[in-house]
Amino acid sequence: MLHDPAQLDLMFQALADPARRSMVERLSRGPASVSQLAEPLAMSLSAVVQHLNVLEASGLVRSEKLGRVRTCQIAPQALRGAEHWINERRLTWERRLDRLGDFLAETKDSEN
Amino acid sequence: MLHDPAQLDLMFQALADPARRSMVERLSRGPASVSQLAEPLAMSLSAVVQHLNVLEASGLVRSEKLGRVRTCQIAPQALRGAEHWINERRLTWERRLDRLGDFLAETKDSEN
DNA sequence: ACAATAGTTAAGTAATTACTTCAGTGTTTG
DNA sequence: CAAACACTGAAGTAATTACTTAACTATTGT
Repeated sequence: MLHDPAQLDLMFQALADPARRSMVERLSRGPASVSQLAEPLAMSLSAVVQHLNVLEASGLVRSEKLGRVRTCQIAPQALRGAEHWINERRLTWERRLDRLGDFLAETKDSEN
Repeated sequence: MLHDPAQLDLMFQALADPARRSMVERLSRGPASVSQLAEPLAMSLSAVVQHLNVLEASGLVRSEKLGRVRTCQIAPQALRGAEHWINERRLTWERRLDRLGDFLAETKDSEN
């Protein structure tokens, strides 16, 4: 499920906006209300709610409403999806570079 | 430089498209020409070139033209930017959860 | 009860995105 | 030299994005 391309689309897309990253950054320090998320951002509350919807749709954030305040938190396992995709790519190319290094070393050996 | 928000925007945005991720995936297995990148994708060569431009602008891929073929490679250090941002967030929230765990443990201790 | 607070929803708009087709530019190959 | 190849760039279009304002719904404090 973490590898569903559509899920990765939503996640990377969600992270591709500075306002949304700022919200995730704030939430990684602890839960916050919508207004608290909005406070450092130079935009209307409405816009923040829309960013929040994007974050929730991506699975990066979840929230719950109690009384009139909605409290938001990050969903740790979601970020792992993005992290994992990046790690896989890095491993693939690092293994390739290792093999290339081996090949070059062998080539050099056989020069002697 | 890896923390420039605009750079992160470009990187995450670049990764937020399945065609572009497929290209990065292909390139993590080794260099490829534009046509080779295009081959598995159900779109015009022109569209692929446009995706390639996005990837180059993001710093994830670089390329060089020799004769009539352009050869593309991933730029390993760029992906680290995205990886690093994600790691920082995870560390922040994991530390917080640790402190929370400590607090709960202490609270439980003081119950005795 | 009334006002202030916290958020939600809808509608509108300007900018950006992800394509398309078509008309090129150089580069090899026969 | 001519045809095939590997792109490249411009222009157009439909869909999506990131906002805005304004009107509205609950909840809480006085």
